Amino acid sequence: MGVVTVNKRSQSTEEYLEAIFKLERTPAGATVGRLAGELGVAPPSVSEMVARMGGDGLLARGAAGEVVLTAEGAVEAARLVRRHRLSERFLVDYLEMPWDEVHDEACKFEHVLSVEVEARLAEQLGNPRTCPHGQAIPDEDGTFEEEPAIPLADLKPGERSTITRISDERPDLLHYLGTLGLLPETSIAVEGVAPFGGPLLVRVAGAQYALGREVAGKIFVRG
Amino acid sequence: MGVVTVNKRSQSTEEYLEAIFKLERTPAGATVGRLAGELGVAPPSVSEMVARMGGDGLLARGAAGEVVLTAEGAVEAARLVRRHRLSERFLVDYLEMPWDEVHDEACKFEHVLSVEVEARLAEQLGNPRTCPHGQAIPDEDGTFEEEPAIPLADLKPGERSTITRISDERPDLLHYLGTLGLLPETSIAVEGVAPFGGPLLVRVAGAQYALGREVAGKIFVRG
DNA sequence: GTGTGCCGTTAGGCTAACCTATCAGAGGAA
DNA sequence: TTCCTCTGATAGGTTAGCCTAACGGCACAC
Repeated sequence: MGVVTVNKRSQSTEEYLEAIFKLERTPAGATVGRLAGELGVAPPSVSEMVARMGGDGLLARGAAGEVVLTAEGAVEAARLVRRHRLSERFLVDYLEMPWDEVHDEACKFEHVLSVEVEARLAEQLGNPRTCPHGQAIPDEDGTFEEEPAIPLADLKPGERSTITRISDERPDLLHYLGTLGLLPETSIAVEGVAPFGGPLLVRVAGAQYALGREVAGKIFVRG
Repeated sequence: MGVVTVNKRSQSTEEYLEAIFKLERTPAGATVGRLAGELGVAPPSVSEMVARMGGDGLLARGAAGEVVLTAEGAVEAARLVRRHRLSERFLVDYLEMPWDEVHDEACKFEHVLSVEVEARLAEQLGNPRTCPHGQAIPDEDGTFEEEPAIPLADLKPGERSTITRISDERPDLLHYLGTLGLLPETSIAVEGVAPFGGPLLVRVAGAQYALGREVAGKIFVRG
């Protein structure tokens, strides 16, 4: 038998899960401080919440104090990411919203999609593999396979590749990239790299642009 | 100038607004007790919440203690109903969900639709006038015009009319009506009425059914 | 070794929204 | 008139999630 765990998480819990999932796959990892920054709350709030979620079996603390998701937590987080990215696809493909506005909307949608709605939405959208920004959409069972890619900034002058994803959701940045046509599946060539952290000169669809290093670090291309 | 009131209501507040909106247009009106029943909370919780919402200018208390929405509260409530019913249309028309399952889902959706998403959704759906159960969808400005209708139970034997709406959202009832083909815009004739509160004999698409009085009171037809 | 900072935790409070138990007033029945 | 019932309000308590202020340990500089 066992205890019936209905396991409907609170909205806050779901937001923590997602933030940890995201920070876990950065070189820096997920710490209390970084989570506080990511979620826009004070560090003690994170301490407290992390303790609660640890008790619920969603996460554990690593040797150095980092926050790591348990298998259960990781699956739930991946499903949330799936719902988030499916929502983004829906907002862009069906409602025809601009790609730079959909992240914030999807943040709300992801918490209200039932299993059935999620499944029907995926089917109706043609089971998309990525969100409009090129990020991979996890499977229904929570498996998550990101296409290997390197930052545009790592390309050498003269090299050419194809954009796979933009790993930043800030509307202003996305809007800017959109006006330049720097979308996933776009072919891009690096024509020059200015020294001392200067901009990259890139060519896209015949036009040349100068991109700052920070921006170029957010654009990922096939490696 | 005036104070900028961003006025993003809490989910609870929104649920109270909707419940009051609904109960206000029943003969019994909206009272603390009925609200408690409708919302599934204890009466003191309603007392408390109603006091808070009164302070926010969303509602007032009538002479007999009834709860009445202010103009502001009524507009916000109507917009929520609009979002709820648009969501139901979306779930049925686009996701092809059965009409008896969409109410509960829409209860979650209505709280996360931004003004822009609401507008695009309405347009994409062809600006529907009613939800899948035949209830009118309020305008963007909160005006709400329900088509005049009478309960099926008020028809006399031999009379024929067309179903306009089902004023009940219980999945089991809706499922039952769906299997009989008792959907909005369906032509229906009353062939007999059993005495002493007995069932109505109705004919729909060639078939005859016996409907209890309670069910027949939830089905509204053009009068 | 001894300061100096950085991080995370502890301590103590706050608010929204809920609960149960109890109280008060208004209206109808006897 | 008295009483009983029904309805809503009050009092007091809980929980989740957030806050600020203050504390403690570790690492690194000197």
